[in-house]
Amino acid sequence: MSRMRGSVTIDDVARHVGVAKGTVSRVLNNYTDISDETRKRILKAVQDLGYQPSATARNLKRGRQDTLGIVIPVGHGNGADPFLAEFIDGIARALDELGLDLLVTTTHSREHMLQSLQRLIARRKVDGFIVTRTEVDDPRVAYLLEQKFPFVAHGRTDNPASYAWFDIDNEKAFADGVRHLYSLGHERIGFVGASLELNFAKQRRDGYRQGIEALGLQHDPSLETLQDLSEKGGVTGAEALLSLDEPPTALLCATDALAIGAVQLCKKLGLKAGSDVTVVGYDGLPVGEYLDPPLTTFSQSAQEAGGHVARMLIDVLDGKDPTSLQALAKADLIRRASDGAPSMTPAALAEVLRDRLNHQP
Amino acid sequence: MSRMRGSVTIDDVARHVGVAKGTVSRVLNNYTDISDETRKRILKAVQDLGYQPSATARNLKRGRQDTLGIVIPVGHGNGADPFLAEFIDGIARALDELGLDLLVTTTHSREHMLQSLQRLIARRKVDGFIVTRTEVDDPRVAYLLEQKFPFVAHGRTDNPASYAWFDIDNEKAFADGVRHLYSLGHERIGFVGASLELNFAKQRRDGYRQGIEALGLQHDPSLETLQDLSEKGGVTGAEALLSLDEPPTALLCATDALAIGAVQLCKKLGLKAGSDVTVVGYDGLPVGEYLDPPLTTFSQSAQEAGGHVARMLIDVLDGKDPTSLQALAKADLIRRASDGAPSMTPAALAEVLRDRLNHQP
DNA sequence: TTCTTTTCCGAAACCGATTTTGTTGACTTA
DNA sequence: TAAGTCAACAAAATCGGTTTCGGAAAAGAA
Repeated sequence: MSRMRGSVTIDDVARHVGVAKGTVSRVLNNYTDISDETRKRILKAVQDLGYQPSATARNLKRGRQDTLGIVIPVGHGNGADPFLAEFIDGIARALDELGLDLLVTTTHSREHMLQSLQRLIARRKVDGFIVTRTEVDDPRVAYLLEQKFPFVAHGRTDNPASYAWFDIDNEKAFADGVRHLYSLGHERIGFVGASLELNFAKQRRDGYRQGIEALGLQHDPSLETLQDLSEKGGVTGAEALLSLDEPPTALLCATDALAIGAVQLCKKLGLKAGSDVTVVGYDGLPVGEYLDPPLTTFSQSAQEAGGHVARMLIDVLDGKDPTSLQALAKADLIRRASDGAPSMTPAALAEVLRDRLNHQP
Repeated sequence: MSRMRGSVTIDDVARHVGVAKGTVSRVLNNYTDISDETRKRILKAVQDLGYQPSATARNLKRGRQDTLGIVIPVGHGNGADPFLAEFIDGIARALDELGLDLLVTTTHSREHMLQSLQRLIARRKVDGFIVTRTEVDDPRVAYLLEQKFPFVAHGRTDNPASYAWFDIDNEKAFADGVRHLYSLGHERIGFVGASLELNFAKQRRDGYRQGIEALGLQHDPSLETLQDLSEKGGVTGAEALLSLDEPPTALLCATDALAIGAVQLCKKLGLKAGSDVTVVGYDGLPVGEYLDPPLTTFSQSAQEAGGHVARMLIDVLDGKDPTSLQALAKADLIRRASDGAPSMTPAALAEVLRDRLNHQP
């Protein structure tokens, strides 16, 4: 592989000025025991030679990398999560201001994810970690905690007391969602969720249930379905719920991707989303605005979340107590056009669907 | 900030076994001049102590970082490009197999982008660079070339002879696109593009023109419009073209985001995309499948592209001649439902639009 | 048996910074 | 004027590896 650039080292600068390299280093690190005259000469030489200290050498001595790591999970072939793209942008922006960098790894399985994490830590390529998509019982969190390696989680786990995290109040969002749909006139409200291993999926499901209970509605387990986190999953989930004897008139979906699939199925069945069936997503994807109908969704700024998490991690690295760094943000409902008062009762909807479902593959 | 983990060093291993640390290093790097017996003892100690070499220390001596860099441009507030998310995934996967890592930086302006690049190079945090979204006259490419720093460009510049690149044959795709639309019966075909500073935008515009000329159609400059690379830009662009006296019946858009906006505008005007007006995008975004109508688009696998680019860069680092590493891939047209034979002539379309456009903001 | 080779590994140099320790001359202070 | 302080910097140690150099012991050749 390529050799090192023939770049100028601190020794070159020292020789050029005629001082010891330690002196150059002290000037560059703002020590006070250097005469103004020498300082000026060194600074000039640094300018002239275009010297920039090697991060590697500095890191070796300081035992710090000025680099944070993130391992992002990617679904099976269904591409990267658009949420994560913005999230990373938010992190990168925050780090840029501080001169830190971000090391990104992707992974496709749980074991591999843990391996990547371990490798990066063992080889000391990063100072801290950002954990995304926490699971209810997350092996990464367990590992980092055990190793006492600095990290911040985006999303909590089962037992979030002992580390730093930033999370959205998913329960509240979905409880609010249920209330909102109820106030629109919906009484049978379905939930299209995802694997309960993912903590946000569990939280959203729980929030859905809380909302149902708070309204004094009966909780019907058949109104809940868990699917893959993809548009396809949304299609399948919506299909399952709509083919119930007494189908829901509103579908609360755990993510926008699921909601998009749900809307898609409605369309296929000749149902108008927003009146015949209400569909609400979660993520606030920009593209939702251009769907037909524009998707009503919960939004959390992924970019802000990224920035927030990055700053928290830096606080952790600065020695702050991680347990004092725990923040719960709220998601806002963006009403577009896929929600509305139900145009028919569940019974009527079932009637309409009776034929159509059979004609569909 | 946090100190280094109290991790085990090569000295610990050497002391534990009772050999010199150079010996341990040689074992770990598969030198042959070590007796089997010693090798075994050392390997066992490495296991027992859980030793992993520090990447930093190794890098310092070797002058190599085992890290590649990428600077990704993010639009002004309109979030990260979904294409880039998959692209990065492709890169990360390829690198993972080789034990390399990816350093990601985002940036929002041209100057800042160049700065980030310079900083990463000067501080020697990366061995090579991946340049995305090349501009016709790209300052990054110029800088890297001047510094003789290894890199691969995803997309070419004006003068691509002297470096490694991977690009899509945008000209051909758009020329083919024009031919396709013509064969459907369209004779007035509009082009919604973006700033010609972006090379892919220029290539697509050129391809569009080539297609027009090849068919012997008259080239009408008013059928071209350049907009921001966003859905909003698509709306504006489509509006501009459709309000012409003799509007196009088909819109070839430089990206899916533009196409989504164009479809959006058609809908607002009561026009059916796919018959009244044909809209074709480019990017193959998965979400296009779930739009109404599903978007016809050109697709290049972003993930494959990422993998390809990463492997090319590794070849460059291995000393291969960059000029021998230049590859042109082709984009495939994915026909969904936003294209079709025109339902009316441009004149009739203009008639229909006369009123509607006035009623719109 | 003596002289070369090998084989195997210790010792030390080195990568490019930071940080600690030491040294020198000028300046105070008694 | 001798001793103590201080400012300003040189010299050397250090971080944790890799690599070069060289030497002792074992093996082979004469």
